[in-house]
Amino acid sequence: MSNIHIRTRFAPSPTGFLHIGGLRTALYNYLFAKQNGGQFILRIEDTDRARFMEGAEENIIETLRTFGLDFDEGPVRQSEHLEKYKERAEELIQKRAAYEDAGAVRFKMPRDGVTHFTDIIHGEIQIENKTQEDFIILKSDGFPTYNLAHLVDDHDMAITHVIRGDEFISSMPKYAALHNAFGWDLPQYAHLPLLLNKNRAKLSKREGEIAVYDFLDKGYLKEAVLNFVALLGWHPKTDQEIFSLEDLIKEFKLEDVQKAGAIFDAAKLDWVNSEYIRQKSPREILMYLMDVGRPLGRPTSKSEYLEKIIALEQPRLKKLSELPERADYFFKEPEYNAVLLKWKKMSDEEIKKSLETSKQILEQINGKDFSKENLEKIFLDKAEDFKDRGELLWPLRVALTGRKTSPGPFEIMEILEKEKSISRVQNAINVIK
RNA sequence: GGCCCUAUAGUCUAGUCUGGUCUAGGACACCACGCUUUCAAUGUGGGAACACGGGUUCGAAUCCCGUUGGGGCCA
Repeated sequence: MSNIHIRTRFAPSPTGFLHIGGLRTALYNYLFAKQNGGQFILRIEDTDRARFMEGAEENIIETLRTFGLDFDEGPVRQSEHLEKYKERAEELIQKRAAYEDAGAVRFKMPRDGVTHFTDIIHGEIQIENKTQEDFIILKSDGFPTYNLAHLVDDHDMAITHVIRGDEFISSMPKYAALHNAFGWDLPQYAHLPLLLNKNRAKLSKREGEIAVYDFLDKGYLKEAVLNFVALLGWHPKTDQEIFSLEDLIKEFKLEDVQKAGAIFDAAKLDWVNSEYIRQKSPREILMYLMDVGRPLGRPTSKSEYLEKIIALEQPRLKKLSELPERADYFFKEPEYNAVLLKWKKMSDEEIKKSLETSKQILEQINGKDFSKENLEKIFLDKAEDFKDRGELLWPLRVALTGRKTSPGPFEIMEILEKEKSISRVQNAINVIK
């Protein structure tokens, strides 16, 4: 690899926000370039005016930046080089390799022989040329088609490796013939397997919910999305599952990319996400929430308070967006369900007694000593008087949260502090007849 | 319909090139049990796959042929 200067490109059309499949293609191009000391280039293929979407290019660039997939050159916009494609089309007409047809320019596809090329992922591929037809390279409006434009640009930009989706394999005879007509050598090709939805169909923008930004908004960390997407179609020989971008640059092997399409499995993404959530400090999560998303709502409270809450819920989160719902009892008084307050077969009287015991204990503790450790010690000691700890601790925890599930009562009371803890226990007592 | 790509559990995959070490490994998900006041985390265990049929071979997930399934492109 030493004397080949590797250059890859990511060449999306600005027809929509960058989606998850595009992110993976960009990532693989980036990884391959970087691990070989080469360049990664962004090209915007904006020659299809009908499908152009306002804001798409900005979104693509911003998303790449968010994920740290910095491009070394570009964005190169095809719409800014329309003359070039016209000249190339003209060149082919001169060479009698193309001809005019109703205002468009059509390439004369040779029908004899077989196109064979080597794909880094698929190996040798052969396609008979008689399956092809003459095809348009320049439309009557003067805009080039993908067939012409991408290939002229790849040549002019000295792209050495074309890493793109599988769907272009069947058009390879066209590209090979075009290269041949220009007298150019073929670059290296690596055709990636498609990303599929649950129904095994190509993941498409039309299904929604697949724009990369949607995932960030839904509470997925960018590290998790990148990690997950890297694993759709590639895996190292080891059992490692969690990878930083740096890890990926080291470990990724283009030739090890899978040949068959991969289904996007949200459950695994959730797991990867929870791994990354647990790796972060509460402060980092708070900063992230304030920066990227707003799932926590307006951080009106002191950030120190929020950090404590985050620390509690953090190990339980699959997505950051779950936080407000899960921690709502810190921001509003719980409503009690008398049935929920009951532990196993306790009678109303026993529940009431249990809660009153808790209340008495709390009243005797100095507000300054409301630490998780101290509370735990005192309560567990007192719980010895009950048949099982649950008789004391379950009603207490429900009184504090109003919830069937939550973190433990001691860490919650540490955050709630004395006054609020006692008032909640009292409120729960009042509910019981 | 034509052409092309593809095929290990529900999902992502290791193993396939260089056949034996594979009674097929890991992860997610799922189930059970342990810990535990609940949840989460964690520990232990479990169910679950080489698409099918022929060959080649002493021996095939691995090589060859065919079939079927899935996908893509074009029409």
